[in-house]
Amino acid sequence: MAQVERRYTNRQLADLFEKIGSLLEIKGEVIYKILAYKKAAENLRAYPREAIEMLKEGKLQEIPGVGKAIAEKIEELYQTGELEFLQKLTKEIPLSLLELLQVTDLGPKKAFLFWKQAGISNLAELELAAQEGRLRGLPGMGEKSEAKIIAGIQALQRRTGRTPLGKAFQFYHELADYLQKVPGVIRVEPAGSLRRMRSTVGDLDILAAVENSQGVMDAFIRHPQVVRVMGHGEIKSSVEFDNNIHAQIWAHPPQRFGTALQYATGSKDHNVRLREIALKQGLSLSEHALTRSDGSEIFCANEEDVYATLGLAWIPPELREDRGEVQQALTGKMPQLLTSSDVVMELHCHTTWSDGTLTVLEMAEEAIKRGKKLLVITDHSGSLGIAGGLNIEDLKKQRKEIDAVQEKVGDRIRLLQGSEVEIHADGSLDFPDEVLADLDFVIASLHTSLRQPREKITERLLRAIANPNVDLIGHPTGRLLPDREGADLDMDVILQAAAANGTGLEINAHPSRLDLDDIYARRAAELGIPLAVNTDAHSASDFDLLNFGIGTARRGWVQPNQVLNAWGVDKFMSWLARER
DNA sequence: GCCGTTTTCGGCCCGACTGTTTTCAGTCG
Repeated sequence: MAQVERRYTNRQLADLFEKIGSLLEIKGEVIYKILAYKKAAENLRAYPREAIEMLKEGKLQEIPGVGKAIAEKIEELYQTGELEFLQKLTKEIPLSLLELLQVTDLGPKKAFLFWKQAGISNLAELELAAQEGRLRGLPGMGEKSEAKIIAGIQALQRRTGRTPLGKAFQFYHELADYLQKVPGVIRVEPAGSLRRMRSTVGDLDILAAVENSQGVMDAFIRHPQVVRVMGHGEIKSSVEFDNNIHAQIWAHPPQRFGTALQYATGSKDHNVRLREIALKQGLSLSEHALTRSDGSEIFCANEEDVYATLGLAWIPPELREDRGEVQQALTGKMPQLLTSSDVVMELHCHTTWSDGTLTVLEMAEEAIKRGKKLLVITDHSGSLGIAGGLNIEDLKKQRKEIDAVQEKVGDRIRLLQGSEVEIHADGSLDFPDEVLADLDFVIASLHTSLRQPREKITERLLRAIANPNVDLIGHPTGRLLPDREGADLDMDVILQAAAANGTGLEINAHPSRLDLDDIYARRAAELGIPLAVNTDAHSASDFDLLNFGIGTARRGWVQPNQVLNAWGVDKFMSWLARER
């Protein structure tokens, strides 16, 4: 009988260990074992190489948080497709109990209680029991708790999951404008995953510096779009808005703003690291202050002071994920991360020749306005009919127009003719090689047949990467946030090929893409692959999306010298000449 | 269950808020 090739993605493994952690939590296992499983899950999600490949190389335990026991479980899964430990566990605690944990304010203890004492084993049974008033008699439960559970279940049904970064920022700015007007509010800042520029945001975290917290707390819960108040305290409140976004606010006096902002920015794991370091120095770190063992407090008005007091370099928020940044900061030096002012060229945009809204001239003027020194016009190739792609004849006409516009704008900006060329389902490109060779810059992108099996779609992209006329792969995985996953690519192989061929990979800045993501961007940069942060602008306002791409690049520890469009025109042009 | 310039065994962060409590447990971040 042929050996079945079993494949577990890091995400699947992570989901599995996450489940184990939660089941153990309900079971009442010691907290550190639970934390170990959850930490391993999180690290697997953030790991740029496939755990299964690491297993084959005997390097599983190089993955942080993966020790002997978890490594053995991954191996057992790979060998047998099953996990005895999990099977035993689900005989003790039904898997469906995990549904209950999705309800706000309902954790493992209550899930266990409801199951043991009321025979509730899934969400539907919980809802029924709550509606029939059968929960209020249980230990530690009352009418209010019961009502909260009903509200929590209803909120769960409304909930649309994580919010894409772009939408989250837009709404944050609306809230910030509103909060700034509240008397006594000195300063409002984004915190949490929003400030860390994660591609999607769970809850919107906001920090306010205030003289008196009561006013801003009251104003927050009375915002006209609030549909549910989950918490309303002296320094912290949380609400749900009518757009399904959940948000929370903290208020602290200005002299404590540094510790408060540091705390509210997270991530949780980053903060745990910092507190460990504080403890080693005889300090205790909280959102309020650093406290010496004699109880005296060190106030930090600025976040920099928090890190400095701990003997660390200030860590940019985008790096605060406990992915080695604290160890780096202990050396006193952080990498010089990419900033938006570094990106002086835009290598990916669309005009009225395909699905853009501006003419070549209008795009050029927009780019000049934003200080760009070079702009590549990259309209779609013909086969992407939906976007009005260009055929070979169109390309010739477009070249003439671009030349004419170049003459008009003079040396204010350098214009190049490129194309975003479709990669066909068989891996061939939409234009023949001689046409590609005539273009100044070629982006190859996947837009269709994204659900091909892994081997096929990987092979398809490899063909494009190997084509010497291709300079850049656009939004490599094709994912669409928040819900549509990218193609099932073997990223290990893709990155190796890009490195070997010197083909660039794009970090598409559009908030519905942010593709490459931070994990692969970091790996790509480490492998020496040239990256490009592009807005993929279809209109004037799209140029403003650059910051989201910058955020993603920074989360990937990307530095200016690793980014094509931060190189400056001369270096970029000589790279192009060498590549082709 | 993981991990190690204080440890291969004994540690593994800190506080706000809520509801049910007569002093605290559960949940969240």
